Amino acid sequence: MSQEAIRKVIEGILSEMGISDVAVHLDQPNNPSHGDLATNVALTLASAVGKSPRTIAEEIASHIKVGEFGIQAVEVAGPGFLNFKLSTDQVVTVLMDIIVEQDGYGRSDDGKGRKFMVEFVSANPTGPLHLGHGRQGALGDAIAGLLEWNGWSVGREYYYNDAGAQIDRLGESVWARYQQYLGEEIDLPEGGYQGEYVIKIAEKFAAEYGDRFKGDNSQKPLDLMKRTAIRIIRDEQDKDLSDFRIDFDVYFLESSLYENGQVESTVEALKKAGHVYDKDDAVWLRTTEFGDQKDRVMIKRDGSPTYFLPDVAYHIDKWNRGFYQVVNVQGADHHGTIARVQAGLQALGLPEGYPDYVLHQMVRVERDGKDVKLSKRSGSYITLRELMTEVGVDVTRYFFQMRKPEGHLVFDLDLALDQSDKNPVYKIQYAHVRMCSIFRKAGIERDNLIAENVDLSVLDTKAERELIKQLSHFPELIRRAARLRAPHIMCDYLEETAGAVNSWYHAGNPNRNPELAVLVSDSDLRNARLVLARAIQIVLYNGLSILGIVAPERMFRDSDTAVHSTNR
RNA sequence: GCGCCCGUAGCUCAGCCGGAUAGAGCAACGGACUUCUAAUCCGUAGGUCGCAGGUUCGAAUCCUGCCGGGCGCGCCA
Repeated sequence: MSQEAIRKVIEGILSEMGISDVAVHLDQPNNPSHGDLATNVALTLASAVGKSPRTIAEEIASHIKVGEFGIQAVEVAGPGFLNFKLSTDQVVTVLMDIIVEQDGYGRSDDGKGRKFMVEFVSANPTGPLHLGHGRQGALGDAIAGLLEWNGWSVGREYYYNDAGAQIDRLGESVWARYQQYLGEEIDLPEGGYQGEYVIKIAEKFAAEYGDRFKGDNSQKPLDLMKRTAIRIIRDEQDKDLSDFRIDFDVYFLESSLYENGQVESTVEALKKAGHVYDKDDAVWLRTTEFGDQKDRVMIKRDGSPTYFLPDVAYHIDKWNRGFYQVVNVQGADHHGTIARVQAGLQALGLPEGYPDYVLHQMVRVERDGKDVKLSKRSGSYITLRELMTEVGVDVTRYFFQMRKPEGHLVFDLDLALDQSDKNPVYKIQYAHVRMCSIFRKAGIERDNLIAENVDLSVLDTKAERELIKQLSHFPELIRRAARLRAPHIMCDYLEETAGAVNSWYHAGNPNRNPELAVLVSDSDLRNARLVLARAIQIVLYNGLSILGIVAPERMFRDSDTAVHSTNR
């Protein structure tokens, strides 16, 4: 790339000026009038050198040889920026890269194949998945995709909290519903689960076991109902997730940590590490030594562990499996647990800050500007299943991804159901479809398109030049989005790119400006624009695939249902 | 009270590894187009970047303090 070469040139000039060891930072200005590349070295050097920024910039500029490294012009602007304009020849070279690399364009090897775990969703099997889980699923899957594109070997993992008090409460709820079903006057337990799915589970249980456990409040039916409920709910959650196009590599059961003694051995290890003490008949861990706000109970008065103990055991297990990089995606309401889990792990010698977390805020659904809340399915919250059935998987995923995780999300149902370009998902998909349709119309197999022998320098309209530069930003963008664990950066990029693409496409409407159409009669121009169209298609395809969203070949309007045909 | 997050255009939000006139979408307003590549296109207007200090040649961006909103502060997860 010429960028690296130009950086070296500037560094060379600086050292001739007696200034060395300066990191020259070149960036690509958003404002086209600031050229194709710009640097602020002169400003950063001014006070150290004792000259005005503009003087330094002028001096550097005077040593730049126009014509080399694709530099077409250099100028000093504003307070002392150096702006470079590159030749069209130079700018269009990226198109060759894109066409050659195809679905590899944008990948990096930063991770060098090392292991990276993304743990997400991790819902308790106590009820249907809600929108928080949906947001988590969409975010986690996209973060995993971003990391994969940066060369990490990513494991997607789901932790089922299938042990503990919440699950006991579920069993008791089913038990109560079962008794009610058999005509007994029994109330739901305190803190029990209200949703109608609990009734369904009780009915299924009754269908299988009849009235054998009527009035029987011994441990045996309770355990049986608990296991049955977990099985049914897990099946349903798994179905929801696979329909949401999320596949996990590992489903990790909390109960397995008890069964194979890892909880026990973690207790022993913590005791051995010397950060454990007894107080009020409970066993405490001195998490304050590692920055927590107060010490935490790890074994309750009744002898059972608090949730955070298996959590620590689980993360030890992750570490021992070679996942030295872990990011957990969870709701912000759990943020209070982070310090204590990390503290527990540090007590056992794991590094500070392990694991990393992405916390997301809650989702609010609006229709006509008003909150939508009710769901009879779950008893209170809207389920993921309900939302994705109504608006489609692509739209649901995108909407969950398009805002930064730490912000609240307003899910606008009216916009989600709109099938025009107003809806960012469709806007991006249409842009992709339009590129595909050009090749259909031209009768060209786009996968076979090659850019050799095509004179790309004819792509010199302002719109084309900016579009090409936009495509060239893609690899760096993936890096940035992965580093910040921020899928919304990709969403913004794709929407912006799609806007430029649609505008470029529409400008060539044969009714107005046939000379701007891709399929113009001038064959040199046509061939070059086909290369651009193909490059656009590749970038949109790659971007969407990272987000787990379909890049359709063609789209149809179906007026009867809101669910888009490409989601099937 | 303590901790974390958020506060940018009428609305929903980017930008926040400090930089050159603060961006996008929707809504609003004004044009264009009449099926051609149109489940349109082009353009206009709209902001004390919550407030007040500080650091800096330069602050939406960094620091401090307030104000407003969310979440957490269980021997629940």
